[in-house]
Amino acid sequence: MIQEKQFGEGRLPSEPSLAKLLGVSRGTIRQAMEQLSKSGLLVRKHGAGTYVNQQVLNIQTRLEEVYDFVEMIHASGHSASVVHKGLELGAPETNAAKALRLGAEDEAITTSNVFLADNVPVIYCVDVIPAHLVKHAYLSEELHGPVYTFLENRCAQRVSYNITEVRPTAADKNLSQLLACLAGSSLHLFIEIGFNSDNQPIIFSEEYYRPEFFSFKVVRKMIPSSSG
Amino acid sequence: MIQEKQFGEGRLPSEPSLAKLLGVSRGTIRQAMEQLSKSGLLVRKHGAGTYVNQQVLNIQTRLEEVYDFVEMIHASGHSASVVHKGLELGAPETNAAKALRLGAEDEAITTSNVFLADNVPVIYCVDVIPAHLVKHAYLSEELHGPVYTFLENRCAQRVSYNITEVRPTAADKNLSQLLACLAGSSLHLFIEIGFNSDNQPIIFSEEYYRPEFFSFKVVRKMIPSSSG
DNA sequence: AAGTGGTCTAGACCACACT
DNA sequence: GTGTGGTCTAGACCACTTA
Repeated sequence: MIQEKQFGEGRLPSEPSLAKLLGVSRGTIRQAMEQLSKSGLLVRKHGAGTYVNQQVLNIQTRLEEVYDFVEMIHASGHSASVVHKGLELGAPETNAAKALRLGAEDEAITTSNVFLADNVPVIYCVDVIPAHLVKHAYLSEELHGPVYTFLENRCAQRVSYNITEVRPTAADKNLSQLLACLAGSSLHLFIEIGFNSDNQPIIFSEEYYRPEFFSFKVVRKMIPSSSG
Repeated sequence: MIQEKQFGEGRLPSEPSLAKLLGVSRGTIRQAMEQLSKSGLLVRKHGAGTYVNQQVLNIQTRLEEVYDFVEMIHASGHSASVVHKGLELGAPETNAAKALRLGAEDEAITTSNVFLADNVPVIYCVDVIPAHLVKHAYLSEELHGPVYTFLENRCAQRVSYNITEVRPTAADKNLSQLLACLAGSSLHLFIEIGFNSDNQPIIFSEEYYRPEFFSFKVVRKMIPSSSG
């Protein structure tokens, strides 16, 4: 009903009346509205009512959510493709080893890919997966591209959440070639650790984004009286 | 009880037993646990139990939350101070005007400040406030520093939420002087629009952070089976 | 099979905003 | 004062995991 703009930017019916209208209890209505409120679509005002916030519908890429690279590129109206850049089995980079809690002896698979939008390179991504997680034989082609399916099929692992550090960075010579941009131009660098539902780190990624193509936004709610 | 590590990284008592233990109903317990689960402190497993995730307690600065600059600096163990850089009343910059939905005739207050940690400049911030919001007389000194109190005291406005765009950028000559860093070095740029609870934009900010001093992290939950 | 979290109900009282 | 959202209760059934 909100999507059909039956209320526009205006006020929603009250909780009791919505409950009656939809034939459910007020608790159920509240649960749904709380979810929409947390995502920012609804704004609730104690004593006054609940209002639609069309604002946030315009946000393209929300940082709090994890997207498939290919979907992200499609969503911005481009065709997506992947170019595989390298695959290694051996001692991982120190940052990756630390994040994945690997010892000096442990090995890992390191795979790197470039994602293109309409044949323009826009994301460079390096993924590191601990070798001991791999349970089944696999073809190296399975690591040419998105790796989450590999984790599920060959490691019986599923990423439940990420902790992502967002950093600004500048393209060095290598990155400028990979992403076809000028050396020194600014890039998003996301350093991401993926955890399974047992809180074990199962994948480490470094992702470089060309900022001209992606706009990352966050809805930040105020908690105290803050300054800025 | 979680903070006192009564459960460590382990499993919490079940919902019914916690409810009995604390003398409340199960619904109340669930509501509390849902909040902690959304913030990432708890991980819930259907049919299995609820587990503590000490991981996220280590995150210093969470991007989803809005912090006072001064508090942020204190939290990282430094002493904070502010240097005022400029104050203007007049036509705002085009981006600001657009974000604040101002017409060609409308005026705005533009104030800029540098925040220091142990006397090292670490944040440069430009705030734009529509002039028509100002309801009371004020001293220009009130705009030397955090502006949220100004919004409350002189505009009777309170920011309810922000939409922040995160961008990588490089220091130009001006920024490199303001932040005492090399020209061309990478900086966080946050472009932030603050809204009141009526969804009206009331403040526009551009914030530049020296990335050596701040580490912004986000907990991103998986929704579908995604790729990366 | 037993125990866990996930969902829902029907009712109550409170805090707050409007008029 | 009336109506709104915020909180809480006591109970029920379902879906899932684990042993």
